[in-house]
Amino acid sequence: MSTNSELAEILRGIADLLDLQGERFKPAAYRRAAQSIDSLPDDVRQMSARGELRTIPGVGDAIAEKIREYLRDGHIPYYERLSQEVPAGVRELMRLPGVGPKTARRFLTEFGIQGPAELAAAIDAGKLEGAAGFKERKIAQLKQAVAAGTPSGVRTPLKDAWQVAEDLVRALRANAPVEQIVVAGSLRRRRETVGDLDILVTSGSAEAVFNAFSALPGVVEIRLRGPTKETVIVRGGLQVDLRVVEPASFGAALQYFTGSKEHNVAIRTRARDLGLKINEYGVVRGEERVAGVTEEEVYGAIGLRYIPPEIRENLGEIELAEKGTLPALVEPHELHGDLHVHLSPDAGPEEVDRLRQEAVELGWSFLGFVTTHPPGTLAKSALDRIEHWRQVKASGPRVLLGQEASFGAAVGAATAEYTITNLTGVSRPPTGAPTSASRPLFAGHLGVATAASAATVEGLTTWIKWAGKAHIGLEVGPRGAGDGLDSAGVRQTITAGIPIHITAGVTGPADHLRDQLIALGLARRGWATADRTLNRTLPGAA
DNA sequence: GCCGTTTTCGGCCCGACTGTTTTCAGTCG
Repeated sequence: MSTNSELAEILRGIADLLDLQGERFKPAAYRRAAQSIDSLPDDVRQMSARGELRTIPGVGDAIAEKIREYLRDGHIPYYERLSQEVPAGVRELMRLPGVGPKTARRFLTEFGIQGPAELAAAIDAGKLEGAAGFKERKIAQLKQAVAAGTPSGVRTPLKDAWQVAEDLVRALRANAPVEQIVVAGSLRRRRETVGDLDILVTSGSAEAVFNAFSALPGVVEIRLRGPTKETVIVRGGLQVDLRVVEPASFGAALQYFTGSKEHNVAIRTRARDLGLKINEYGVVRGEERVAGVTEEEVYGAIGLRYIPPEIRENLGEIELAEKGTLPALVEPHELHGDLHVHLSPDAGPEEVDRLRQEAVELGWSFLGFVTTHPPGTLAKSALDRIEHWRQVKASGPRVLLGQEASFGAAVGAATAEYTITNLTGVSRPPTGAPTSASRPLFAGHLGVATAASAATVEGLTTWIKWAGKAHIGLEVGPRGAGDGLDSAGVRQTITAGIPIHITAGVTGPADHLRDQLIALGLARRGWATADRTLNRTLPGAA
């Protein structure tokens, strides 16, 4: 874990403990600081060294001092003091659905319950019965929550959540009377991981939509259902919120449920300062409704340009939207190909054709298959098929053959048109430029390869410097840090002036070129612009 | 604890849903 995420974790811990003590505003302050630090495109240690801690949104004198304590001593006395006052299990209680700080506190003070196991025992012994606020239904709910175990807080990787969302949207379109339908939330912001799905629809009949939704085969549990909202759990454990809104409110609702929370708080505060009020139904001045149908309208009403969902994190985007100087993020139509397409070793010619056909449908102008070096890992029939398409002067994408060489290895295949460096297993960059005669276009497998170093912000800094010296790009794929840059890494890379390659991450028959859209989302989240993207032109043609 | 083109003090986004209430607290997002 990087210093940034360790520190954010501790600040969140402080927030939980303050919550339990009944503090009103401090918990939110610590959480805001934690969130800022988590999404910081820079290493907090370096920022501290430069005296820039106070420039982090939500970090004031008190929290800055605690950060410095942590960086210097490895611990924060304030956190340790708070921790001693509350048994460790009580924080776990707070994570049970339906249990917040107030209830967890009551468990401790009224019943001496110090953790989930003790809560289960107390329920079985009937100790909660008769206590104010704990009737049959509440106790049953608690019992179920404890039995299900503390939610691990695990978030679903974007690529997996994307698939679930696509399936749900398709099923709803087919089975429910929906008009507009959009997946909002962190998936729309293209976060690397997604906690739950937020689906927004307009419809003539909310009831019919909910009935159809509840009956979908993937739905395993209905958590709650009201007139405008239903929450379910789908197979695999992902929570899905479905909301039905009026068309006149669709833009406002989309804006609101896309978040992030930090972005929305800043937006609403700005609205209030302008004498307006924003909620999920629209923007109103007094009784008069001034916006709500589209997101553009909502942002326009408070004097801002439209802000792309991927960068709504209150990390400077609002100020730029006000000045009209937001960067133009790279768009899908600006990606004309992918240079990092792998075939599995047993892939035959039909697999080459399938991928080429997908590239045709995507309107791409080039498609780069990559062999590992030495190239013996590909079946000859597949190589022959690639060669066939390379020779054909048909319409459709130009098919290329590249090679992927282990870092530092001599590259030899004369037929390869370009080279990618594979960083698997390389823990840190060498000094100096790449040694191979033919310079690689970009470095792939950065995340897997160098999990120990590149996964941390400070580790990535050294890779970015190396890429700059070597004049090569770095890669972002649909799996984020699992295979390449994550969005914070993209932002750091782009800021340093290093180009990126956006790949679909195809390695076998189950993968699709359209997954490049997922990687594109991560790139946009990292403020990537088209002029820093290697997928715009054929290699060598720039 | 943070923050400020109406403030260095006095605010702090806002609504839905649930379960327990006869008017609301707690939780959640």
